Parts: sequence; structure tokens; C-alpha cells
Amino acid sequence: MRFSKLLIPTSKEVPNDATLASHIYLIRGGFIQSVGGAGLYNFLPLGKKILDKVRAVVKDELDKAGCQEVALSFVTPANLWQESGRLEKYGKELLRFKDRKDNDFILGPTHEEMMVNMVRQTIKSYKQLPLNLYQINLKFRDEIRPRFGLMRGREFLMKDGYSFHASLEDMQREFAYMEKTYKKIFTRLGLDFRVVEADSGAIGGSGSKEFMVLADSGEDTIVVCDSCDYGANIEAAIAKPKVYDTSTEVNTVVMKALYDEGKSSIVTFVLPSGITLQEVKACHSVGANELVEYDSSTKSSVVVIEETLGAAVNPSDYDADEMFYEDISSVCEGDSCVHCSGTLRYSKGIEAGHIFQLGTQYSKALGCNFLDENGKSVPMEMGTYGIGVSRLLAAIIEQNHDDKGCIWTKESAPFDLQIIVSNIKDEGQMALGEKLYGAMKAKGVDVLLDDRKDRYGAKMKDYELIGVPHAVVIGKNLADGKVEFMTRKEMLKEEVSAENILSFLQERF
RNA sequence: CGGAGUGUAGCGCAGUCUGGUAGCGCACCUGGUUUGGGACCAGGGGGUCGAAGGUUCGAGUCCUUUCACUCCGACCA
Repeated sequence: MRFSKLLIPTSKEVPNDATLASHIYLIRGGFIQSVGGAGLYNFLPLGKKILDKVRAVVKDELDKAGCQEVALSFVTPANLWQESGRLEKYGKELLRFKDRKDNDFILGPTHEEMMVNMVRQTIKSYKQLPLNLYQINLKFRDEIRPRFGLMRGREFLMKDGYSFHASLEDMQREFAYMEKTYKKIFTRLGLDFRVVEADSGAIGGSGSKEFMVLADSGEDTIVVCDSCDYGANIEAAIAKPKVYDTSTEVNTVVMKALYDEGKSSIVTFVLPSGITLQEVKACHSVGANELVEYDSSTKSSVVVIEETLGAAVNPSDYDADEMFYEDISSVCEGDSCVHCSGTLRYSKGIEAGHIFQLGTQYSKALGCNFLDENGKSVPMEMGTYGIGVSRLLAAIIEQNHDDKGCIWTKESAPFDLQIIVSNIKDEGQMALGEKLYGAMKAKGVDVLLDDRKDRYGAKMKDYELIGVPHAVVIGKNLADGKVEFMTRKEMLKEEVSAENILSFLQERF
């Protein structure tokens, strides 16, 4: 590709709403463009190219793992969501609309219903199982507050996969296999990540693991052990129980627990003083949909006591209809790891993938059954597996940038090599540039030739901003028979003689 | 949904208090000079001032309504 023909509006100006490096550089580098609607972006040629490369890595590994790609209709009939019960549960994040005949539709934020619908129409026997289907398609979530560019957009590209099994054991086998496959994907993309135990949120299900790209700008707090590979989202993290006795001071937190159909109850949580309530754990302990702040002296109907307090509290101090012990504490930095007694630390992560053991939640609700060996009709065991493909672009930059711009990893780079001709009016420089460009292209190397009229400085700034891994600079040193080979990371420059540069490149690429 | 702000050229902003010819920087077009770290000179194009209504001889500016966006918070595979 010739730079002079490329649609890539790079800019010196930082968009005034951008705070994250990925947001700033993706816009400044001309990869994406704001559309004006909150959380909506256009992908310009280079952004689209990177998106496709990341997508290709995901697809390649999944296909190798025996998954099959499909494409589900983006517009989803609302009645499927009615069947699963999620139409009410999902709330305002779900974009709903009507067609001309006044039928209800939604834009899919995730496609369990659609995929289950597809499978229940085609799979009837255990002999057809297992099956792992996925798609890489646009999703829409009407986020309360979209922000951070591609990190939390409303429209985004997600890979969502679903597996169907005749037994729980087979589903768990596939779950473990997907974890392995995901590790390969993130490793190929050059990311530093951690697999952590997670809360499964609105999708539901039991076992769930998140793939966290480690970055200070991440929105999630994860707990990691410094001596083994234990990691968990703060919402699901556990630590080695601490020991308390009757001298321990306790605090109480009163909250209102909300349930389906507008039901609610007042709950008192009892914790050692100095320990914060982990709201997600607390929410699960009472089986509620949500906990909200509540300040009143009304009598609580339920009392939940942090389980490690044990005999350190006297249950008769509390008056309630129901009382039980449960782990409701936030893990603190410095706590001990349950697996190896190592020290736990907080870290920030970007959730780039999430895998769940769904079980039969959706297959039961939607009647996705098959006949087992005994001719009995039973619901399929399911797993579900997501990767935020467009978010990965942001995650790659969050982890790979400097104060000058992007530093794309090998498999995500928009080009393999950039050839910078410092002064295109210098015939010698331009001729060598064209020669290298032609030779590299012929070899199948994806190369960008900067043949613009601009000066050296402008071209270098754009090179640094765009972040192609390597470049050849043909400039005034050509008069002495020398050119430079540059590596974007650390901006290392190697002097190579103009005579040898072609064979040098032939060896490197 | 609470709190705070902002809507003026593709982008970033001034002008609004105190009503009187629509401005600046970047980007863009033409010509010339320049070519190792975002060049310079000269000339030029581009605007329903978010929208609707009102006050006024006259509204970007004042009043009313409305829409959108941004930030902080709550929320969130």
C-alpha cells in the first residue's frame, strides 16, 4: 500500500473526551472515527484491517479446535427472549424496537436464544452431539454510560460461541478445552493476560472464567496470587479464612435485596470491622437480583454473618426471621492464597474473554432437548464462550504503547513493514524505496510505502503514531550509501548499507 | 437515574456577561520556496451559530421549550 493513497486521517489533536491511550491513539492514528452517537465508531481502513487480523486469529484457533462458524440474524424476534425469560431480566441495556407490523424485536447483546433456537430445530439425537458453534458478529448493548472508545462502546464486535453436550462431564471437558484454546488466541495476539475465576453475572450459569488483559487502565479489579497461578475477579475472589475470636469488633451493613416481581427484603450483613462487604457475594448469599443501599432501623428479615466469624459472634445479638453464615468479605491485598498460602495482590484488568459453564438453563427454558441412549428426552448441557474482538484492539494498545503512539504486536499489526522515503523529490531515495517496496510485496510481505510529499519529521511522527513494528528509513544518509532499519518498540535504529538492505530484509521477513 | 458542564467550519476553540457585518488555530485548495523530527510566504474555499418558538428595528448573544453530547457518581458479558 502507498501512504499517499491511504485513507488515514492522522491528527495532532487529542479528542477532548479521550483519556485512555487506546482511545487517543486509535482516533489520532486514523484507525477509527467518532460517529457522534455515544459509543458508536466507524472503522477506517486501517482499523478495519486490524479488526480483521484479530478476528482471523480468533477464527483460526477456534476452527482448529473443531468449532464451526455461523452467522445469526442480527435482529432478533423478541418472543425468543420472552421464552427464555430474559426480556424482563435484561433491562434497559437491551435495545428494543418494533417493525412496521408492530412486532417486537431486539438487537442482540448476546445470542444464547438465537443459537439454542437454531440447535433445537436441527439436533434430535445424542449421536449428533457434541457441537460447538460460534459467530463473530456485531452486538449492541445500550450501555448506561459508554466511554473509553472501543473499550466500552455500545456497538461492538464480539465472538460468541456456544457448545451443546449430552452430559455435564462432556461439557466440562469442552470448557477446559476452550480455556486452552483461548490461551492460545491471547498468546498469539501478544497479550499479557491472566485467567481468573469470575462471577457469572446476568448470563447465569455456574463455573465461569474471565480472560483479563493486564493493564492499569482496566475497569476490573482482579486478585492475583504472587506465588501460584490463582487469579479471580474481586467479585469472586476468595482468601484463606482469617481467625477471629470474641474480642473481634464487628460492623453491620443493612441493605435492601430486590427479587423478581418487585419483591424485596431487608438484610443485615455482619462483618469483622475493617473488612468491606463484597456486594456481589452478598447478593448471591441471599439469592437476590440486586442489593441497594438502605438506611433505616426497620427490623431485618434476614441476617447474614461472615462465615469466618464463627463463634466470634453471638447469634442472639441479632433478631431476624432467618440467619446464616456465608463468605461475604472482600479479599484484601495481603490476604493469603487458599491454594498455596502465597500473598494476594490487586491488579487491574481488561475483560477480553469470558467462558461459562451454562448447564441447562437455556436449553430447559427453550426446550432444546435430545434423545439419549435410552430414548429419553433430556435438555442439552451447554457452555458459552465470548471474546470482545473490537475491545481487543483497545486492549492491545493499552498494553503496547508509549508516549508517541501505538506499538502493534506481530499478529495485530496493520502492516509488517513501513518504508519511509524521507524526500520523494530525491530520485535516488525514491528509486530505492520503490525497489524495496516491489521486492517485499512480491515476497508477500504486507508493506506500506510512505511516498507522501511531507518532510521527514511529519513522516516519523506518523510512523510512531501508527505503530508498524518495523520500518526502513531512506533519507539523506543514502548519499553515504546508508539507510536505517527501525524497530518501533524502543525506537531502535540499525544502520544498514544501501547495497545490503534488500538481502537484510529478505532474511528478516 | 442523580450532580456538573458543553453544543459556533472536518477537528480544537474564542465571541454570549454588555444585542449591531461570523472569528482564530489545525486541516483543506492554488502558486512559489523548503526537505532528518509535525516547514515558510502569498492568495483562496468552507457556517441552517444543535432545534423550535418568543422579545426586538435588529438575536450566536436575551427569554421559554426541546434535543444531543461530555464529565463525575450509581450501574455494567
